[in-house]
Amino acid sequence: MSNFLGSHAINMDAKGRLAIPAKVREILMQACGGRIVLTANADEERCVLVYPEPEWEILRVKIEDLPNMKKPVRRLQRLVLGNAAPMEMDSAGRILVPPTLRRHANLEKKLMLVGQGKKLELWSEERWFEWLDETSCDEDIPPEMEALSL
Amino acid sequence: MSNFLGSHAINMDAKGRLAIPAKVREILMQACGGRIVLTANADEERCVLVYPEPEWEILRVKIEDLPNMKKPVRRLQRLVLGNAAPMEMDSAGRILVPPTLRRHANLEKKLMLVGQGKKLELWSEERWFEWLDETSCDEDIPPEMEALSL
DNA sequence: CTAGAAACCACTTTTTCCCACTTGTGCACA
DNA sequence: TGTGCACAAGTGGGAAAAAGTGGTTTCTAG
Repeated sequence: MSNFLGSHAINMDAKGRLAIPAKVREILMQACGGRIVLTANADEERCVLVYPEPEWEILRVKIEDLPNMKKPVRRLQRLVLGNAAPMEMDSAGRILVPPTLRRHANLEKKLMLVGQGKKLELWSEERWFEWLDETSCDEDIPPEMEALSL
Repeated sequence: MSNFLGSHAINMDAKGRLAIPAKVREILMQACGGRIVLTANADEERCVLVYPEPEWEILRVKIEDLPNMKKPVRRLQRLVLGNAAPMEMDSAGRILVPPTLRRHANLEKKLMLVGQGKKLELWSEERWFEWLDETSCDEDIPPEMEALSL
């Protein structure tokens, strides 16, 4: 199964195209033949999520099936389904990021592509470093995390 | 089965016509031969719902059959059944949005068409972004949603 | 008879695909 | 260990095709 690790600095050109780094591209090709899905994340640190299609399908079904009489569920559905975009790489291994997602994550020229195991995250470089510097953990640590030992 | 994803910025012209984006049009053609139904939604965020006819039929029957001694049910029926409008696309792939629905969702020139799996939502662009930017995620998160891992 | 909607047609803009150039990296050989 | 060569990766632009837009005319219903 696919396993994305590490981060890469990449550039988006004026047309919104971005070249997937060759190493990541390889993993994507064998995970899903290059068929990927981009979407928005739903938490307050805005970035774009990049899923291999099979992984996305699992998630999609779960989200579609949530009963949506409650507001937070509708919000999640509108963000995640409403921003999802199936993508294929062009002959040069590039993908085109839709304007809505560029807006969501504030993507301009300089980006960071961050491996997260089953998926990748795509950040505005500026925001990524901001986030790294700011982040701290004053919130309650959930029990399943407390049990970890790094 | 139809599976609408992603959002598209579209314009309504002075006559109330709006061009369905080509990709969405394709999905609609194969889902229902272009026969769609527009109607109002019933929650507080007002938008127009766009269903392929077969999907609409399933929903219509469910809503018609609800026992309607309670006020919220009557409200739902009046809004959803009372605003439903069957539509066909013209030769250029455009539809005409009825004035009542334009009013319901405050549709003027700039709109967003948002994929939501089995259906599409049509928003005033202004309202869509307003709603997205509302950070209020502090409402009760239902347990089935809490268990998700994006 | 009038107003609004539908069909049609022509024009403009956007998107997509492809090709060529530049940059970077790794390897071999001096 | 340094230099250069060769191949792979990344970047940019342009042309063809597709999509979207706007207007005019015809039809239909009130």
